[in-house]
Amino acid sequence: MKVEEILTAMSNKGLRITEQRKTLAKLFVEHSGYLAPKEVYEHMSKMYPGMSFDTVYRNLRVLHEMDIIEQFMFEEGVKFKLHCHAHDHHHHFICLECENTVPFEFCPMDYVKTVPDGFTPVKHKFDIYGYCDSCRH
Amino acid sequence: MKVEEILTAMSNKGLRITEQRKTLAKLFVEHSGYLAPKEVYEHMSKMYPGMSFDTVYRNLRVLHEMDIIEQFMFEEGVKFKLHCHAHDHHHHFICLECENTVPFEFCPMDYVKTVPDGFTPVKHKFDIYGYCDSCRH
DNA sequence: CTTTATGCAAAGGATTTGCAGATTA
DNA sequence: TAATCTGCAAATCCTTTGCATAAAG
Repeated sequence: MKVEEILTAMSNKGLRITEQRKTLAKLFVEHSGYLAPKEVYEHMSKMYPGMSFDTVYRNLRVLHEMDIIEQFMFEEGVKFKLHCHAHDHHHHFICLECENTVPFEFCPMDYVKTVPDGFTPVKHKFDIYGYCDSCRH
Repeated sequence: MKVEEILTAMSNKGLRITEQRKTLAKLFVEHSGYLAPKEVYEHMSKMYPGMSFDTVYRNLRVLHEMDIIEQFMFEEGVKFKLHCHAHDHHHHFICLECENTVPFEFCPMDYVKTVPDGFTPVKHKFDIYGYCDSCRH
């Protein structure tokens, strides 16, 4: 996804394109891993000295509600990344060091044969954590 | 795991066995699902009117550090459940309504054939969410 | 010029910490 | 008795909200 597409989508919803939102969109487009609100804030306040935390939260929520970014719960708290539109259904490799993610299409649900009596599966979570090439020691 | 085992383990570590800790151990042994700190607090304060939140947090941390309970991040926040010692490696069905969990032995890692170039898998997360027999509508 | 976004300050919720008194071993 | 635990109060941290001003369309 490109910065332009994100801004156009926001514009079409009647939202205003501010400098902060441009910077935020650019940040997510250029960063393939997860970002915590604090990391977003730190990045943004470099270019916007008066940047406030609530603007970060507000805009993260806007992007999340528009399905432009997705939310993920880590042990350390919430993080966000650009939503994957690439494949239909997929899962992720996530680097424990740099948190960059690589999608893959294999889905374990294709191999699950039996579920407990009377249990109705609705959704599932499958992620593989490890170290990517550059972060391996 | 039985209440006695938990208390003995705590005792062996030089920790004191208080009424609150007995109640907490019993709660987790008798509840097969996840519990949020607030739920723990509510349960405990029924028997201990003066119960305080910090005691709940302190003891949850103690049990977690001793690997007696495990921590899991839900969208709504942290929750805890008794650590599964039953099988070696396993995953869970988790009911979205009552949050009770059922372990199963199938592991998707047995079926994952290729990982991205240079990626070293370390751990993984796989859970199936849905509705159990009694919570299905 | 009308509407929406921002920054500020303040509020809210969850979790942690310091301390004196209560409780365990 | 000596140690740890508890409840209280206060402190933090993270996130949200209300409001006046600034910026976008």
